[in-house]
This record gives sequence, C-alpha cells and structure tokens, in this order.
Amino acid sequence: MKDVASMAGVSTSTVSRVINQTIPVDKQTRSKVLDAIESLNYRPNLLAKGLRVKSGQLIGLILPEIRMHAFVQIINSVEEYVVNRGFSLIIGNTHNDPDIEEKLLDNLLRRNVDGIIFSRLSDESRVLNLIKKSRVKVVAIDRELDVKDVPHVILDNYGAGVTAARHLISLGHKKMACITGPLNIKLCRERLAGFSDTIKDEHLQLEDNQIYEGRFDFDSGFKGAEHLLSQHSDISALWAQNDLMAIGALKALKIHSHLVPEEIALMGMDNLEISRMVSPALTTIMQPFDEMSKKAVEILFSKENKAGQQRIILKPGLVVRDSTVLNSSKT
Amino acid sequence: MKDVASMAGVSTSTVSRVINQTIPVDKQTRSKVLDAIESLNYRPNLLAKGLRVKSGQLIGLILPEIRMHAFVQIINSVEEYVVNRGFSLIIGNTHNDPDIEEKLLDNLLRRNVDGIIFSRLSDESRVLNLIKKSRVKVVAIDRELDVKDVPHVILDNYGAGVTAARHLISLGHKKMACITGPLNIKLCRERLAGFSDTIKDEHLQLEDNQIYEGRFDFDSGFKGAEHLLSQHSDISALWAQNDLMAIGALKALKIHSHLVPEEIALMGMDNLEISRMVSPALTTIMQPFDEMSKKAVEILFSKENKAGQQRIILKPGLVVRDSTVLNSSKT
DNA sequence: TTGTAAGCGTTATCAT
DNA sequence: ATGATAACGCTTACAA
Repeated sequence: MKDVASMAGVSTSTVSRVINQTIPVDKQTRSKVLDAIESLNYRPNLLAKGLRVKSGQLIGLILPEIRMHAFVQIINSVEEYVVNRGFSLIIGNTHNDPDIEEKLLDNLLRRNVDGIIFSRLSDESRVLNLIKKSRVKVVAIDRELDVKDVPHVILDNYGAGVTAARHLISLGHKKMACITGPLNIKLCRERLAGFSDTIKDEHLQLEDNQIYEGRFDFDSGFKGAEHLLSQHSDISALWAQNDLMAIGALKALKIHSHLVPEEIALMGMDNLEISRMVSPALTTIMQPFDEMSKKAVEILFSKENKAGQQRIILKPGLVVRDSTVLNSSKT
Repeated sequence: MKDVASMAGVSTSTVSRVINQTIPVDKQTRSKVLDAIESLNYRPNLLAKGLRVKSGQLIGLILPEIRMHAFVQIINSVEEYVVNRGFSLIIGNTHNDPDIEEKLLDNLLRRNVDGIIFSRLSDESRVLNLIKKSRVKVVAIDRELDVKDVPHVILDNYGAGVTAARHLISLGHKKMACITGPLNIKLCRERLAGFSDTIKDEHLQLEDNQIYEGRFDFDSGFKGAEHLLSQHSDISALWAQNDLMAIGALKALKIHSHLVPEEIALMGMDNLEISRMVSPALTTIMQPFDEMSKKAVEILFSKENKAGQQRIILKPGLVVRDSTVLNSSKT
C-alpha cells in the first residue's frame, strides 16, 4: 500500500479512501491511485483491515455432518449468498461432537467472524455460553434452539406431517405407518405430531406400533419398512421423515416384492435430487433449503435488533411423484 | 492480551511465549499466565497474529460445483484434515465461471491463505497467472493441469476404463457401450481410451456409435441409454463414466422394460453413497476421494520443494454389485 | 480534498 | 528467563 501511495504521489490514507470509497477523492488523484494499484498489482490485506475494523469479512457455517444431502444444499446456498456480499465462508463439520463444535466456534471467534450460521448444535449449553460472551451475530438454521436472542430459520415441521398425512388420506389410504427420525430431535417429534393429529382427525388410527424410529439413514429406513410390514400386513401407505429412509424403505419393499405404489404407497421428505432418480420416483415433502439459507444470511447481515428474537418459519411443499400415484408424471 | 499480561504481572511478550511455546518460560510465571488467560477468557486474535506472521492459518478449497456428489466427499475429507491441523477451511464455488473463480482466488490471496486446493479450474490461464505471482502453495485435485510447478493428486482414469472393460468382458459380454462425460474434459477421454483399448485388445468392437457423450448428470445418462439402445438392440452391457449418469441410464432401462443385469449389465463410476441404494445396486468404479483429499492436504503442508512438481496418481477400485452380477451381494 | 499519526493485537528483535 | 519496542498493513480522527 505504501508502494502504491508513493507511486501515485499521495499518502496511504488517500489510497485507502480510493479503495473503500469512504470520502470523495479528487478525480485526478483517484485515477493516479488506480493506475498505481493496477501496475503494482496491489491486493489489499484483509487481515490488516480486519484487525483494524474488527471484522474479518468472514461468515462461519457450522454443521453437524457435511455429507448429509440436506446440508449440502445449505452449504451451496449459503456460500452463494455470502460470497455475493463480498464475504468469505468458513465451514466446519462437528460430526456431532461437542468438543469439535466448541473448537470450531472458538476458532471462528478468534478470526473476528462477522456472523455464524449453525445447525443442529450437539451441545447447546457450552456453545451458547461462548456465543453470549462474544459479540458475533448468530443464526440457527434448520433446527430450533430453545434460547432467546438467537434468531431461527426453520421449517414448519408440524405442517410437513400434516401435508404428508393429507396427501395419503386423499388417496384413500386407511392404515398408514411412519418411519421417523431420531425422536430426541424436536423436529422429528413435530413432524410425527402433525402426521398423527391429522390422521386422528379423520378418525383413523396411528398406533404406536405403526411408528418406527429410524436414524435418518438408508439402513434404518430399510429396517423400518421390513419391521412395520412384518407387524402389519394391511398397511397401505408409508411416510418416512426423510428421503434417505424412504429410499431404504423402497429397497426393502422391492426385495419383499411389494409393488410401489400399487400395494404400498411411499413418501419421503426433503426433495433431495436423488428422490426423483429412484424408481418409482419418490413423492416427497419439499424443504425450501435455498430460501432457508437466503433468509439466514439476510438476518445475519441485517443491522437492526441484534438482540430481538426472530423466528422465521417456512412452509414445506408437496411434490407428487410415482411412489404414491401411478403415472403421476414423467421424468 | 494486555489484560492478561498485567493480570499475570508480566509483559505481553511473555504471554505470547506461553501461548506459542516458542521459548521456555519459567514454570511459575507460566502457570500465572495460564490462570490469567483462563479467568479472563482470553482468546488470541488470529487476524493480528496472521498479520504479523503473514499466514492466515487458513486453507482455501475452490470447486466448480459444490453440489456434485463427488465434490461433497472432497469437501468433507479436506475439511477434516485441514481442521485437524488447526487450520480453517474457506470454500468457494466457481459455478464454472472464470470471473467468480478469479474473484474467489483473489479473495483468498488477500487473506494470506497458506494454501489452496482446487479442482477443475474453468480458466486456467488467468488463474495460474495469479498463482504464479503469489507465494501460496497450490495443489490441484481430481483434475489434471497442464502446468509445471503445480502438484497434482489425480486418479488413474485410463486405469478406470480398463477396469470397467475387464469386468464386463470377464462376464462374457461381447457388445458394450459407453456413456462418457463431456469429452472436452481430459479425464473423460482417458477413461474412454482405457475402456476402448481394453475392448479392442480382446478383438471386440467399440464403434463410435457405441459411444454417447453425456454431461455427467442424471438426464444425460437417461438419454444416453435410450439413444444407444435405439441404435443397437444387441448391446448387452453399458458403462457410464459416473454414477449419476448410470442411475439415469438405469431409469431409462426400466422404463423400456429391460432387465438389469439379466438383459443389460450396467456399471457406473465414483461409488457414491446412492449407488448402493438404487435397485439393483450399482456396480461401479470406486474413486478414493478420501485418500485424494488426504494426499492433497499433506502436500500442502509439506515444507519441501514448493517448486518441485509432484504427480500423485491413485488407483481406482472395482465394486461389484447387482447391476452386473445377479445376486452379487446383499445390502 | 489531502496528509499525519495513532492504533488495531500480535510476534520478533534486541537488550537486560 | 523476561521486558521494551518496533513492525505487520490497514483505517480513521484530527489537522491542514
């Protein structure tokens, strides 16, 4: 920067002003400075700037498991929105380990990140303590946090359950079953509640043994379907609380020679890319991951009410494909 | 840091020495400092440190498309190895746009990143120019770069083609076809060459019209299978150069009522998680993404021969499942 | 409109 | 073994 200044015959403050366009600079000097920058190939040092203005021009994204398809969509969208604002994105994968989680967060704070988006903290108490003590803005995405002062962007998970049930009921199904995610996760309980309440409103049954608790992965979906069908030969429809489990269930149904959707209707949730690739293509509840990410970034960058609690609850959608309705669509 | 120093009754230099363990410090003072750090909840500022030592403790990972499953695995592994070394990872998605690519790279350089791992640059000339002028270490992953001084970690793509062909030939197939990725990408041509050469070594044919150029996505795999089968009713085996296209092909085969593997054997490449989920589970060529990532990070952190060219070429594997061999395995 | 100088939080050099 | 001090590259009062 000094070089640029001396080459342009001005002071470093002027150079700074040209770069950041803070204070008007004379046209002449301005272009001299720009020329110098150009010919010297000058690149401002963001560390120095960050040190001075106490902002790393950096956003952190902390996730429990990067490989999960849903989180990939969040990474993808958040990266785009963050970079669009001229910031960089640091990602961290906690593997659901509280120690790693704390280490990652600590590292972000040392870098003076301007904001952190996190999802599904494995250890809320410790982390929230750290956050409270610091001045960073934080947004929770996808998973609710029982804490004031932290804005949320989440899905209407109860509504997702309602939508799933309504769809199956509208197709005339009388006996349904559900493969849930881990029930210690609140959103799984909410999805189930929406599903269950809607079914009961129609005076249909959803007994405990029509519910199987999975782990959000392919294998537990597979086992869940096998288990439920061995218990109830008269189940005609199955909702898995994510697409991965639904695809596991689909595999199980095929192996046991049940036709989908003729004998058993099957639906999932997330609307992952793969849900349309399997055969039959999967009916599913769409989660607006892109919109979630966009909102989360917007909140992070909005200046007002750092303290004011915000809860943004997005609506799920229904995507009907061949696994519930024969020949529903092509592709 | 000043606070810590005064609380412990020492100078900031001593505090620094305690933290970084550069020079031995008296046990007594050492513990006093540690106590002060503890009670003040002191967190070293990485921006200031980075400014001073000219290192951001940061690694950049630049990818052409985050959502592609193969890259997700790379992100996942690279993040782990980078964080294990106490560094943070910034990711950038170029969307194959040279302007974005340049902007991302420029941003990383401004942050004094210690290294950059990139894959599939969309604009080699511009970017390489930037890199040459800077002092950062760079490693190319997954895709070769025709430039000296940049270490590579890539797959033996020719070998992958050979492996695919050998597997199909060993099953007795005489007439095969291939759905390739975009042929302007070198690794696609190499995979095809390995496939083709091996077939011709067996005095079998692989005419141009047994080759379909796809775009590495589901839809082009679907179209590729439809097209190839409409041209040749006697094809008995199909290799798609990635799993996504293979799954597209699988869908097409199902819709046209071809049994897999009885009538048509099908294989893919990558060994994505979903390849075992589809029915029938997909035989595929495994890419050791984790090993690739590990090597790339190792090279980045190895001190020697910044200039010395390194080419690490990893071997692909064969994963046999139900799409080529009936009842090959369960799961 | 432009320049001077202090300061952001560290580490490294040089004394002590 | 420890401390004082300069320096890293930038921004920002304050002065001119």
